[in-house]
Amino acid sequence: MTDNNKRLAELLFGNGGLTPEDCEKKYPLRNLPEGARVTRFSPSPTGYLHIGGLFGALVDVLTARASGGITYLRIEDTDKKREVEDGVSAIINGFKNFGMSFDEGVTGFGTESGEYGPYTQSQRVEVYHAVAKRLVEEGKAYPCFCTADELSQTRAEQENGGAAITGYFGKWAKCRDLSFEEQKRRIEAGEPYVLRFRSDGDEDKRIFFDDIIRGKIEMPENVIDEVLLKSDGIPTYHFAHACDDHYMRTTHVIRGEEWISSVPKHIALFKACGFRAPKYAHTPQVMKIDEETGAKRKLSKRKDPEAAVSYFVEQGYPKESVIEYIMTLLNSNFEDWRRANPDTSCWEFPFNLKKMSVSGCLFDMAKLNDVSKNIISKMSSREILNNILAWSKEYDSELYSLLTADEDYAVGIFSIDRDCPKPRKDIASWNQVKDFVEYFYDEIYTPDYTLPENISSADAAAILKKYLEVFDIDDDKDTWFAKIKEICEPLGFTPNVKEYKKNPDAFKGHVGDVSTVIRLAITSRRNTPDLHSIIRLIGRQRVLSRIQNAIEKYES
RNA sequence: GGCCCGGUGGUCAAGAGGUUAAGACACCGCCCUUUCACGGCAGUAACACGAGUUCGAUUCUCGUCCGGGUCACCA
Repeated sequence: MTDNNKRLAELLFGNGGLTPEDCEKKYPLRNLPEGARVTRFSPSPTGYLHIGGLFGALVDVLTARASGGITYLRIEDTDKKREVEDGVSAIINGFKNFGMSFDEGVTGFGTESGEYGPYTQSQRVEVYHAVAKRLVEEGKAYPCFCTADELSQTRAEQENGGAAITGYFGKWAKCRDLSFEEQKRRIEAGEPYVLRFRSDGDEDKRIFFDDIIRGKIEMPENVIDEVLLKSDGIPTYHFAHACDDHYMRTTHVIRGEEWISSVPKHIALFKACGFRAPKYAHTPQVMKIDEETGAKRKLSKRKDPEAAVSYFVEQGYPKESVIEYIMTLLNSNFEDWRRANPDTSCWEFPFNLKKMSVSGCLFDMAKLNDVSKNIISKMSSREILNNILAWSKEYDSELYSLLTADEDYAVGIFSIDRDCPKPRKDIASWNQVKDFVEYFYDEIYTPDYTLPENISSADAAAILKKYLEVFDIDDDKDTWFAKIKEICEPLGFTPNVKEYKKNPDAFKGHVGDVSTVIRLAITSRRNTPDLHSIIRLIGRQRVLSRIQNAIEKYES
């Protein structure tokens, strides 16, 4: 440590203040069992939580949990330009919607829990400055007065000159070797400056590191004099990463693969600060097909609103559906595990970082729907109603008031073909239910008597009239269906489907066609759950009048 | 462009120096069935390409191509 370095440090950061030793004491090693992993999810509050964020956070939580460790939530708000007003709340609420929480860290706007805080980077400048000051004292960092214009100019020169590496290093690093006198003069003159890392990297040397997901990665050493502290004294991501993950005692840094290329930088920083580097795991990205170009690309917050987790909430996907779907993306043995443990909480899945796939995956709505249908099919009718109520209260007030007007009736609707060993799998998201239940509510029911092509209006009218003659709301399912079979033959239809298939020309149709006509008259659909249950539910009056209306329609 | 990371059916993916190259979703057909859904059964469909190593390569190596990422006082 030269005197000049010491003087520079004092000039830059003043006397006193926190030292790295203070920080070591303030943030002691965590008292966790051997092998416990400490992970963190550290978003910047720049907008809504998106699917990639949920994906990443899930990996963090699962990794920690499977090892008996902990996960914390840290807010990386070092870029005030991009910060969004309710960013923090958006993130926290986003997680809440999916039943996720963290063991420590930020818990809401202005609140947090845990011993390693503050967990919001803008509140930790003391810590960053303590480390930065030490770096200056040791000659490992220096102030740089270059303006944005100068920087872009050297960049242009580098590019035109065909330089292999662009950036602030070597002969381009004009401020790297300024004399103390000049530094002092310019600082005292109030010139703005950033604090840069004095890299001792060698362009020709390579560094190696182990990525838990990808294995060995080899890269050229970092030679760039990266910015540590911006001109407002706030750290860049790189520097904050080193300080925070060290003092917060993160053992495993799990982040998107877009960070791989900065690992050499980070390793150099950890080393310069005297910190031990954490283990890294770079996760693949969630992609989508770009409509315009048809190419696969990373999901983007800006371009893809459906990437926002709120999209799935609005569509009415149960939170478990989204989580389980992402689980299938994380570890491909999840589905096997799920089949073996149908009723276990997905949080107990023995997640394995190493089993993560390395390549980016497309978000597959069809698969999400399938997962969701399975999950919903396991719910009881009451559970389903409760979920729909909660959803519709927010997103479909008409449906909400219809359902709440008579909840027993509503439960009845959802119990058809459900609450049994082979429940229906038809609903994937709550925004589909209005369509499913439309014919149970006169208020939203719009009759449509369009017949299948093989049935004439005259036949339809005849079927319905005949059905009216035998109709009794009190019939149990078997007698109800027996009656439908009975009316077939007099009308020229056969009650026996097989017989019809053998000899189609001998009949107008079969019992399926007859019940289709009845189904159509009552529900306006060709496909419904068990018709008998529907009839019992909507009641005699409505059945009668709907059939009556249909007859009139067909006869006119 | 430099540097990284990738490339097994349409999608997610297992796999390993020798396999009939799993499974799930989607699609298609059949069965069950009064419709739909469920369930059961079957089917279409893949190792990017070229060299090399090897008795043998989809698996290992190299090159090509393709895709993605990154090269900021953004994270």
